[in-house]
Amino acid sequence: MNDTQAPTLLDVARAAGVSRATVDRVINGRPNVKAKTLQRVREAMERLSYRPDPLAAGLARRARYRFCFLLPAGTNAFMDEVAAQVAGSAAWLAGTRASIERRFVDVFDPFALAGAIDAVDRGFDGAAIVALDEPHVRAAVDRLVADGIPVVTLISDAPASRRLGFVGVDNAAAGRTAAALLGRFSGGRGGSVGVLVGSLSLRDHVDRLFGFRQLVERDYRHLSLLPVVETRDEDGEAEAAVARLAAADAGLVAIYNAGAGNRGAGRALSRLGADRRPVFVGHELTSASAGPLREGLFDALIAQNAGHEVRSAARLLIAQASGAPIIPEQERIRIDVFIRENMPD
Amino acid sequence: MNDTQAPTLLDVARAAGVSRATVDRVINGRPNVKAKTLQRVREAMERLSYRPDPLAAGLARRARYRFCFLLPAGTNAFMDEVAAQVAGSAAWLAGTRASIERRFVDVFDPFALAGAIDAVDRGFDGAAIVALDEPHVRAAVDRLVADGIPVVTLISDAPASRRLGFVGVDNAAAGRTAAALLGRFSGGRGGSVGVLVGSLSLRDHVDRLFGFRQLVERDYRHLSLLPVVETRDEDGEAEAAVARLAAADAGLVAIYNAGAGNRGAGRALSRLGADRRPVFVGHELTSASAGPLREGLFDALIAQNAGHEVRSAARLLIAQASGAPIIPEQERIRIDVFIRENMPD
DNA sequence: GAAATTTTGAAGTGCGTGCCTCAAAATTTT
DNA sequence: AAAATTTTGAGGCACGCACTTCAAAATTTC
Repeated sequence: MNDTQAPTLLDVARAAGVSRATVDRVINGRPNVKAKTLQRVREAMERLSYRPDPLAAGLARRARYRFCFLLPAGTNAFMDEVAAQVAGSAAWLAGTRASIERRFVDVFDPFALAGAIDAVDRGFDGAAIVALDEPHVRAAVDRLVADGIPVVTLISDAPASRRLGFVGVDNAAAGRTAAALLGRFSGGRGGSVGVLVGSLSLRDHVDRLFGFRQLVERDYRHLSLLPVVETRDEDGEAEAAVARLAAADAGLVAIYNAGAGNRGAGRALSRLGADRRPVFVGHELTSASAGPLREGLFDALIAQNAGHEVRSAARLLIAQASGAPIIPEQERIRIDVFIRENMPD
Repeated sequence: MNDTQAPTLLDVARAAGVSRATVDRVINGRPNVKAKTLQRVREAMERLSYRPDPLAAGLARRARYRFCFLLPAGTNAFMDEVAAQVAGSAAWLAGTRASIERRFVDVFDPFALAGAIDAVDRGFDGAAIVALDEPHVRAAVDRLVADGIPVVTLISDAPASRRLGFVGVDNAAAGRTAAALLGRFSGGRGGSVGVLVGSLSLRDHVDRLFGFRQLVERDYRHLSLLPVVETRDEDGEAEAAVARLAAADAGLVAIYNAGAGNRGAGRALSRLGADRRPVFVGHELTSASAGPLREGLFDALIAQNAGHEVRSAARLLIAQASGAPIIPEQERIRIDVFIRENMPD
């Protein structure tokens, strides 16, 4: 604790030879200030290097923000992590006088999602939505925005909508990253590569696939991609698919899972002898994928930090609602790469 | 903006049938409250799910915190980034009524660093120090702590000191990560590996080297490590070292730079034909290393996020000074892996 | 130069808490 | 039962700013 007093609004007023009211007018851009006075006040602020106290300002403004987060219901380990992060951010948000209400939706169903978006009360100050790139969803987002509620899309985007922004990674780049690691890890051996996705109607999976294909076809021509298998992000189907790939194809060198279901994939891999095990690259570091990575069943995971994403979404909404500034660099979500050696405990 | 009023301290007082003063006594753990009353107040707080308003509390407490960050002087690109992040965190810190004063020291010189630590005014509320694992430095840190100023070490630790904590990565793990990528990227080819460090008296470089060696010797026995070259983290020396390695050794398959000087290393690599270019793994994503990575001269970078580290150090100091809680998960610094495909723009 | 308009000052209230004082009430000790 | 001690209440000031009101002063317009 320290007592080097920072200058207050009153100090500025005195220094500029005006009243508190006038300084207030300048600071908050209210009308009726002569250009000359404005100048004087600005100079005084500059000279004293005055910074309005955010605490006092927030208190006086008695602003409270309520946000609604629409998250996918279901058993996806990554989405569970996102939901947990939302819940866990309550303490942090309290410091900014904001709060989040979570709602769970079947995000695979465009109509259900659109309905849920329409059902967001107009009393909220903003919404974050794990979206779908689909006309009904886009329209619902636009309706929400039209009603004055800013929306950010989270993890999965709806690009053509009027959302304020998208918080998530560039999935094509994530797919390329997966391809580069998979290609280099398989060490020049030619052969076939199995490819799994949750669904070909999920925009993020398709984007990853696109990036993956692009790089494999450019840099790793000795690898041939097998037909894509859709697992509906379910462990059972992923497990069966991996087992089938390993059994059917003697020339299998690697598997890329662009979707979820890593727990199942891990199980299937664990039943293969170490010598017959293909290189495996998947997405997201979760309770389902950490074990296999640690045991060497998985070779790499391309991940995104759910906590960062949730906080970033909240910051964007707060900034929009309060006029606060944002630091773009801090809001860019990075594509994380995890191998066994750099896993967090 | 929303007006669903959160319960205030006064609401709690009314609900518990006591006065504000008593609720205050409970909240701030002051003495002279009967067990029974304490119970009643706690229940009321629970029932209303009361949360003290951090804004108002901060205001009333009129706490201000001043921290001193001791950073390495010099031309290291990563450290420049750290310094820039410290400067750039001013806006964020203002919201917590904290401020940081930066001081630059020749961190390679234990005596200069120890002197600078001793010279930190006792008026500060905490200090973050890019330390050296060296007796004089350790002693100086302990003196500072003994005078009541909490210290966190940043990026480079002084493990045996009484510092409050260390904010940085596990450099041995970072070295292992480098080894795993370098090993797999070189694709089973046997040969020699050049190893560069800034100095063998820098703890973090030595730790990286340790982890690197460990994994190479365990998993990549076909690679033989050449004698370590010390570059003093200077571009010129790094450039010369890389050029020498490439010229001298026809069997060179890879180079690992555990230190700085990436700009120089990049220059040397760019002069080699694409076919003669070794796999190159280095540390930190900076203005010096981003170019070579993008152009394919570097194969991977093991990095740490300077912004996260600076903010984390500040959060730890604030928490210590104010008794605020910390989220350990958020303070763990991750080992980032960058290849060309997942570079941020 | 008078009237209309704009600019400014003085002062107050409220935000939710920390922290202080003083006296009254309750409880414990003698 | 009296005295000593602990517990509680009531109230107020402070924190730094947002926002308001009203009248006085300055400036512009006619």
